[in-house]
Amino acid sequence: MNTSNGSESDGYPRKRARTRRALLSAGMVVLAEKGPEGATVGEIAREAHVSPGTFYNHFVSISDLVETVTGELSTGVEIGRDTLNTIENDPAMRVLLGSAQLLSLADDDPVAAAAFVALLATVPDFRDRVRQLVSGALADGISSGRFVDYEEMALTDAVLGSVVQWMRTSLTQSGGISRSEHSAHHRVLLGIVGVPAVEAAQLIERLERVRRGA
Amino acid sequence: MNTSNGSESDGYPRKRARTRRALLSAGMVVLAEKGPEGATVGEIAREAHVSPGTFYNHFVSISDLVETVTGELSTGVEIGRDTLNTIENDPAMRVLLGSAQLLSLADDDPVAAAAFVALLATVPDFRDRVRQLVSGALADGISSGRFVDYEEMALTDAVLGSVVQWMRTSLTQSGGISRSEHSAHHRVLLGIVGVPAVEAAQLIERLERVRRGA
Amino acid sequence: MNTSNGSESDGYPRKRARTRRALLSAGMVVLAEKGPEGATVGEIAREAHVSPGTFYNHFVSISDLVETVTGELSTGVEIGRDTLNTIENDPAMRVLLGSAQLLSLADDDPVAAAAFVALLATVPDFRDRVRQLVSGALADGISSGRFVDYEEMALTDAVLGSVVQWMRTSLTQSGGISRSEHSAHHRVLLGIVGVPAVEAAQLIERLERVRRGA
Amino acid sequence: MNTSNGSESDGYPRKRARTRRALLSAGMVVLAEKGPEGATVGEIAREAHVSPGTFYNHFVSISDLVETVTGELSTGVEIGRDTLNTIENDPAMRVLLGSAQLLSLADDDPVAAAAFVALLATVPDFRDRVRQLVSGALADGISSGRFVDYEEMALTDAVLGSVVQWMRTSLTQSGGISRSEHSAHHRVLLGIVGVPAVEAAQLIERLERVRRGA
DNA sequence: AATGAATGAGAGTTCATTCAT
DNA sequence: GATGAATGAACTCTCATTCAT
Repeated sequence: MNTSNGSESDGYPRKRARTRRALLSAGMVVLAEKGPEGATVGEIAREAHVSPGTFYNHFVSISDLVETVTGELSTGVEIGRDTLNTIENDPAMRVLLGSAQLLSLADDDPVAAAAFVALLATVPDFRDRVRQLVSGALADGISSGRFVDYEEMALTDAVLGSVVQWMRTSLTQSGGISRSEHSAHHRVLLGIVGVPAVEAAQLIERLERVRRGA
Repeated sequence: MNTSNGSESDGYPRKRARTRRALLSAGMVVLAEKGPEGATVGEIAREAHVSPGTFYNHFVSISDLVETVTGELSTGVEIGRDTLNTIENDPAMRVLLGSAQLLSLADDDPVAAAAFVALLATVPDFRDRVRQLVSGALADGISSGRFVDYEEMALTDAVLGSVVQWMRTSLTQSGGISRSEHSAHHRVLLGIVGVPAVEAAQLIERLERVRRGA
Repeated sequence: MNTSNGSESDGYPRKRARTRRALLSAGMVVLAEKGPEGATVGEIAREAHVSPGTFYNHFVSISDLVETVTGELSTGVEIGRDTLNTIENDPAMRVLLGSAQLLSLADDDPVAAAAFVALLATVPDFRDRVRQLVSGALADGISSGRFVDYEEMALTDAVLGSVVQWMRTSLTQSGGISRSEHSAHHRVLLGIVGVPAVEAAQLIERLERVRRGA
Repeated sequence: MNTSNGSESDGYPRKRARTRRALLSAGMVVLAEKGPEGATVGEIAREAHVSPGTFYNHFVSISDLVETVTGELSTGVEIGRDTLNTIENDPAMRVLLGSAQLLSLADDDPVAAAAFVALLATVPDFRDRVRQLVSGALADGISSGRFVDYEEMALTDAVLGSVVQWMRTSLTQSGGISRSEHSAHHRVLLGIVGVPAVEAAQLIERLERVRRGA
């Protein structure tokens, strides 16, 4: 709250940071609807209420912006994963919570979620990074025998593909998607990794309780 | 003007058709690597060994070309579905064969397959159409009790997402993917719809036999 | 006069060539007044009565245009040198005629001449090339004893610098410069290489006669 | 605010002056390599270790900076001329010493020398001013009969062109140019104005002695 | 039907310049 | 006085599109 830290040759770092944030979220909006190829500096600048030249005070090119955005999205997901790993031991529950996290994103910040799916389909580096993450999350479920003994690669694609495709559908649905509809997706998802239906129902119920708690 | 009487020397129509085909397959190549936003008329024309102006003798714009390409891809898939429906009654086997068909495309015509996944992620109309198709294919598996009783929408996304994501991985793998690796995917896929593992193995074995026969 | 040469897939090479010429001479105009750093594609295009995009159908960049222009100017000067070498043996007369040639350029095509001096001062490669040419022209005058025995390098700079500086002055003089004023320069120039005044006067007189003849 | 009484701690004026000097010499550096058209405020500021905004606390535009720089260069040369005029009577020796001065600049402060030649070729006002100066220096050599009786204008261009072209060559030569090579130039230069070779040698020898003395 | 030269709108990018701090 | 973030005009360059041949 203290807006003066005693450094006098401070410049205006705060203003600069604000502009940068504005550009990043404008970038998300535009990337969400146009994808990285269709995005233009002019449109991003307009969306950020900033002049085109200003864009270049913060990013060297659209690719730079895209890298920053994918970096933030990756980091966000990785942080989610880390949190999950500390609070939850059951690999199945981890998968469930991970999926739930992404779906919450779709519900709460549709723009970010739309950017997420658009970039995932379009930026190979980003896809690889996210895929890696999913793969890691599944690995010990497989090795511990908690999941069916599928090939890790095939299972990774099934889980990732299912969640992302569901996000897409969910984002397309005008007015979003209800909690119970997400449950349908979650039942399928737990089925993919091999959790029996009744247990899946229990886990999903646990998820709902956690939610109501939080 | 055309005074010819038959099929052999009937003036331009054949040349025109040939040029059109050249543009369409050049379009696929370019769409496969650049996506619809990154594709340019110039590059498509160059790839087709044709001048830019010629492009406009056949398509009114790139979107027109894209529509045509997605139309052809859709039609291709729909024909596959129809064939399947006439020769195969088991919904599970239909799903398996449908997936196998798409993976064959990835193996045999990587360019078309890459265009397919790129457009699927990018052209909403195309995605909807393909999703519709998958949905229909799953519907009677669900209603007949052959599959687990999931929500159709959730199951559709899981199946579609899994297959497409696997295609992507498969296309990325330099040198392609071996038959047995595809089997890993197929095991997972049949698991999704609820076919027990041993039965899944039998269906996959049947698929292999069909293949060797064909 | 025959505008059809029987080749049917000819395109419009003539129109293209005309446009290219227009761009080159527009380029000279602009380079003459703004120099290579100050020249803009837009202005060159406007001067050529052509749209900006057309510029890029013929040159990849302004540097490309500059290289072409300096190339043409170099070639022009080299052709002049070659002609001189075949028709004139006396090194002193060659120097005189060479200088006279450049000054004629200033009189007859001030734009080209202005571009010449502007580029000479600005484009190192071009300067080197022209300097090389002057150097060669002086070499045998020195070795044959026709000129004073100066260092070739020092003499080259004196001759080149004198002529170019005189061109500049001459171009600046609104309304150009009279023949007799050029003679003043020529007397100095011949003095530089060591031709005695009376002989210089004779050579200059010979130059005038040649001129009246031609 | 400024309560100080003297020269030691009188607030900003000195800092301001220092910044101005920094900008001027940064300007020379940039003008030397890019010329007035290629120079940018940003680069000059960076070279001066100052922010772009600061530039405008001292100059209203780049042209303003250029004018100041050419002004300083002119003044420098004029001061040299004045000094020369007080210590040396012989017009020939004056020309020799003037040329020597410029060549020392090329040897000792190549940046300033490079800026000098770049601006001379590019800024008409500056060229006129310097030309004027040379012209004046030659005038009484001509009228007194010390030099050959050439037209003043033609002689001016020859002398100016020779010296400047030699400076250019000298600056281009990596590692600079030796004293004896400068002598070659000086022999030519004295030849231009009509000093006989033996006398030229003596003058040049005198120049060397002065130098060793200084 | 095919060509490819020309077009001009629009995108990316730079940079002189202003101004709040 | 110095700063540097923001600005927007101007520039380079691309590319969809047209049209004479």
